[in-house]
Amino acid sequence: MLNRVILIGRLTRDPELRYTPTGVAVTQFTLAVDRPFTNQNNEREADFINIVTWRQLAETCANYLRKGRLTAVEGRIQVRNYDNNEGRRVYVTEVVADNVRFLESANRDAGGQSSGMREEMPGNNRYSSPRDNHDPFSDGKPIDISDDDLPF
Amino acid sequence: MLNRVILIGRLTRDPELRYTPTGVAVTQFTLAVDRPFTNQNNEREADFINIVTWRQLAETCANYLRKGRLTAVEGRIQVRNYDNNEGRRVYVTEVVADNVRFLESANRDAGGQSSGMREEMPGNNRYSSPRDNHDPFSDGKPIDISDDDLPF
Amino acid sequence: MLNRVILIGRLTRDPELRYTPTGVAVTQFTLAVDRPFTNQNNEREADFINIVTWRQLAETCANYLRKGRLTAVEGRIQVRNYDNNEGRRVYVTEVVADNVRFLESANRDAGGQSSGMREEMPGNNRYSSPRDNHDPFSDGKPIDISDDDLPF
Amino acid sequence: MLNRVILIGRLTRDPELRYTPTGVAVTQFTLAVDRPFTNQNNEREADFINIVTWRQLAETCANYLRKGRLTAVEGRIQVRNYDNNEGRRVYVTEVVADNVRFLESANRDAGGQSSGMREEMPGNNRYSSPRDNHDPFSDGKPIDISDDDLPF
DNA sequence: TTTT
DNA sequence: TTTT
Repeated sequence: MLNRVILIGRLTRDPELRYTPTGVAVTQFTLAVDRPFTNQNNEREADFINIVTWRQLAETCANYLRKGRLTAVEGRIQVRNYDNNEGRRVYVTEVVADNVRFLESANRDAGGQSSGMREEMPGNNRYSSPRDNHDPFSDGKPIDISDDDLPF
Repeated sequence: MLNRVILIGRLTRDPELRYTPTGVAVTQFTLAVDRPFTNQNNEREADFINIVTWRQLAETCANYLRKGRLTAVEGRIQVRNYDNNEGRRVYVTEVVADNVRFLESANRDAGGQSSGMREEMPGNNRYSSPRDNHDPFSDGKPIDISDDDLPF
Repeated sequence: MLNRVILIGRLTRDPELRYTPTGVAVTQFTLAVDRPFTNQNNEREADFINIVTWRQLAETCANYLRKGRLTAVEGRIQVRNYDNNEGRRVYVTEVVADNVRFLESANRDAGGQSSGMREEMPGNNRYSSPRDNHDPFSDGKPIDISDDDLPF
Repeated sequence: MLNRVILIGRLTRDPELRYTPTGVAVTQFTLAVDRPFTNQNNEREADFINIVTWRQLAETCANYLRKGRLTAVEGRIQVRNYDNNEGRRVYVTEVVADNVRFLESANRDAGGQSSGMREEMPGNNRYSSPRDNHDPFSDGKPIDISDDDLPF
């Protein structure tokens, strides 16, 4: 009924942009988020949280986010499951982001202010599909995200 | 650096209370949270999100929550990993709750107001360990949560 | 850059539905939200937080919410200011809601599940203006919310 | 019953540290938070949101925050009221922060990681009062925050 | 498999 | 001006 997540952390690697068979942009990345307290050995640990973004927001994230950048993410927790190649059901938890704020701009000083992007909601028609000018399989790898996973 | 989750959903089953070897209470349950939009077949789906609570809050949740109850949970996302019995690394994502609100009381009308509980932060000493009067293995199953998982 | 509020509380009175001069629906209500701790006299206090909703969500809130109902609100903090009739600048803080969940349904048992509503974002065109069949001043009072306050 | 706010914005001025009569530290500052959409004249506006922090967190904020710094704040909305010198009841809305993240460190590159601070909860006793070595009225102005406003 |  |  209500499902809201807000995270601030750093990208563990560059974001990966893919396209579903029908040409919808999907970008995935992982955020390292420091835990608030140290563990028994007095070490600081982090949670590595997978983020998914769709459509326009996916393109913007792919364009502007890079490994190591401090980033704020707003979205909802989603639990997908699929059967892997050994016939075992695998559960994947990720955050579907609808708002991403770039807290560090390219030149490494803190910009943020103008670089944020918000996912549009259903019913809008401002999205122009990149269907024609992209090959979803151009990288030679099948993608594990399908149109069934489209959040709206 | 910042990791905040707020959920409202219903328990998929009764909560399970266990104790770590040193006697710390842990309660786990799953919240079914309806997705905001329907899927391609126009069906409403839900995410099943695992919740963990510790200490006093764990005991209160075990006492007052039941399968089907509408419940609000506030906490942080945590990603644990362990190697399973086939030597494969398994990742578990769950929400460590520090605030739980009971939106429906026992008699099925909406109470909520007085039943909420907030996790205490480190540094307090109001926690009296139930070490002596509980058998952590009384149900015959080893628990998969250890003292290493203690959040603070 | 990021502004997110989540509240659970009870309506202090029935919601008030108005229309701006151009016929946009606005509903206002106040949520009583208990403070997490008691005050020095060991009394429990509440914050009385003003909520504003617009368009379709405003109509739904006016239809389904009533005084005393337990309600979840998601939105952003907004600070408006205007000069009152004594030429003094007055600051009004309110929460502009884009998601409202009805945690208690009409018949006083907890429903919630199906009654929630989410504000549409800009660019959609599903909103049909009630301009023609409503008199914004039918209640004889001028409204203190104008089209300038439209959030998107 | 639940009251959670998360903001990212920039300080409009340096934070102000005061002490209550009993010597409890209070720091106040204002966060400018850009609205997600532009207004009718296509201008970007901001909300100016007042933040209050207490005790250890107040001291840390006073030490490390400065005008213009990008800052994340987590807390709850509080509505205070008092009668002003004309016998009029004035309502003040502010965010009582329990977690503040410094997204820009002093030397203007993005640090954040080590500078955050979390408010301790009641029951702890790690707070050492600065009662003796500070004059709460040293700036010649009475403070409008009293011990009655202590959140826990 | 992980970021500063 | 406030809710259970």
